[in-house]
Amino acid sequence: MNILDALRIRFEPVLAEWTDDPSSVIEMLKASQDAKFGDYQANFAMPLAAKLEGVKPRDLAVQIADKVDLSDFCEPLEVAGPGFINIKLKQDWLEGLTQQLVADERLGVSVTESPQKVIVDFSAPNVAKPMHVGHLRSSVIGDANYRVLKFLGHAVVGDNHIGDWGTQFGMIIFGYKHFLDEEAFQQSSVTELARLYRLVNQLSDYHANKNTVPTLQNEIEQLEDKLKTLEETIDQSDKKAQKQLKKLKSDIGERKSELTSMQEKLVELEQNEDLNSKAIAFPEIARLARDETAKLHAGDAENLELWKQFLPECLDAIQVVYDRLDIHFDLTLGESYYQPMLADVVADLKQKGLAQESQGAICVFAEGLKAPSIVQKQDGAFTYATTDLATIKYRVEELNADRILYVVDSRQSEHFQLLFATVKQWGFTDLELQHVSFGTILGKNKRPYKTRSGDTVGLESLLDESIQRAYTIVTKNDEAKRDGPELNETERQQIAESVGLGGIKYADLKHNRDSDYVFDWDKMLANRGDTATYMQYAYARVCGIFRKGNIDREALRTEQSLLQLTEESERALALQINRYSETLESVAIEARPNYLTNYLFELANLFSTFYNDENCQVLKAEDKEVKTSRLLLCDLTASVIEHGLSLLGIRTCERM
RNA sequence: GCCCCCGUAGCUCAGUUGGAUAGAGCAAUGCUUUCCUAAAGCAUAGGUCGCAGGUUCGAACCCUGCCGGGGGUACCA
Repeated sequence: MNILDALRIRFEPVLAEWTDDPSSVIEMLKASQDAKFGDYQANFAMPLAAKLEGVKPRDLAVQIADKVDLSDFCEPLEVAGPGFINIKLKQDWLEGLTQQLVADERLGVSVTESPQKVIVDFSAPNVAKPMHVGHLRSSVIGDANYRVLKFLGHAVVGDNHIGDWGTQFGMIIFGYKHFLDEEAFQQSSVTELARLYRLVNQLSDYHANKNTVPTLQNEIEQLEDKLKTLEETIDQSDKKAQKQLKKLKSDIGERKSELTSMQEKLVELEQNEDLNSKAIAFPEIARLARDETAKLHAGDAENLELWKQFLPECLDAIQVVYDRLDIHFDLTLGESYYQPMLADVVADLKQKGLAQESQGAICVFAEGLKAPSIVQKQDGAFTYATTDLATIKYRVEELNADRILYVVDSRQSEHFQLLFATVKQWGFTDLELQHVSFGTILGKNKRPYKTRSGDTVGLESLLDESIQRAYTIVTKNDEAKRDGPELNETERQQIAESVGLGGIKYADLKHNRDSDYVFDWDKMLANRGDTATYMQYAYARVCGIFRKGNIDREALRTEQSLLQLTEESERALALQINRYSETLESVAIEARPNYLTNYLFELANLFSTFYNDENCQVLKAEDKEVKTSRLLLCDLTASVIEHGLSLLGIRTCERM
């Protein structure tokens, strides 16, 4: 049961007396920010009174409180301050409600009454390139949203819109034709393909950089000249000029460091005899690789054959990572899948008068937006906007989608703005489109997270390191136990994996997804604080109680014994348990898993307080009924933690 | 140039869309283990919510301007 909904249902008809649209203010009924104001509070009296002539907010609050009948499950309402209505649940009612949860597999979360077909588009790596840390957020946030929506009863399709038709295949094909190591390919085709990709990429970069260096040097010289003149003529009181000066200096600095790193890379490659000879042999490598891509797209038999051969291998490689992360998709329809539909999309847009030629490209100019969506380039090739449009058409017409979530980097927000506007004009007006955007993972220097040498961090090595670090911590803690270590090697490994992977996922999910966050191993796996470990530990402690007390959880649930909440810490814990449903609904609406991490952290906190409360001993409770009641509370806590974490894709362990 | 996002405690971050005395976690200081896992609990200290105006009963949140940081800016995805 959702207590918040139950309260809102009672208030809404009463509010109709003062407003035409009660639903617009009903959300001002929410959980109290401070327990001393009760369990829930209603704040709508103030804004309602403001709209009515000569009505004092406090008087209105009193009138509302008199009119609404909650006597069956709440204490008499209290009006406080300028017109807050404070609500406290009746003790016996809360006890009964909590009692009901014991036998409820869904932990009080009802299945939605208005199920939607929701497509969650997430992860979407470019295959044939190794997955890196940049793929983490989309995968983890997408997966959590997927699981929550599904649990709430929506028909959810997880779709991995992989990049399987891009320029990287041209590179691989070129590499395969010129640099293949047969023996290595026999042993592990994926590894060899990845090597070929890196090699061709490196060689292309080399020539690109070599060409850029003189231009860059030139640019720096020009900027320095400009700086010189500006410094000579500058008016110290002119703020704008000062700002310009500062900008100029930072521009020069940026370019200089860019130049240095470029030059270092050039030297590095030239010193490698093998690479250097390859670079000399193929000065036009970038163009040649592009040509291979173009041939593939044009339907060249040989390249298409190679692509068909390589793709499954690449998919296997990324599947390994998904298996480790315990992330699964219902569909993996990549860009290539939509290729045959693109021409029709453009034709249809033209026919409906939405697309028009501009500067040689076919564009859709959406109302109110300056930049166009380019659906066909000058050279006739289609763009990702075209693919996205085809994908939406497919999802609506073939999958009957009501709502699509795009779990994609916030840097693409403009693209989605254009895309969504175009889609509306195209006629898909009932479709709910949402860009579930997220920020960047930063290093301690506040720049995007990189290795010490400046390369992107591979996703697999990240997972390895996390598990390794977790293992060290698990071992250390186990050995420090008062009665000596109690875990064997296998258990330690398993726990390290749950803690290590859970730590990475939790750290990612707990932040407001819109903001960037700083990646920090020590905070992520810390034995203290708002981490997955903290909740896993709370769970393990409950399991410890059942183990020590030799209690069969299943049997306990069927006993039908009475649940009572006498101590304050018991009541607070029970109330939090009952709020699981409210939490999940807010996650689903805004696609924000951090509401759930917040909730779980508070739950684990309240449990720890209860656990350490001298008056709340469980196994040693003097009274048998009290003991059983507390055991039920423990059981519920463990169930909610375990379930909540599972919705985040995080596992629990019975011992830690 | 234009557009978007951000600025909250020493550090890392919440703050459910305008509500009551702005919250956590680290780090700091103090206490708690004959007692169900101390990977814990309790307590203390720490703030001009970037700055200045405005809107109103009420602003970290809305509006305007400024300062500082990041990102994006028609043919890469």
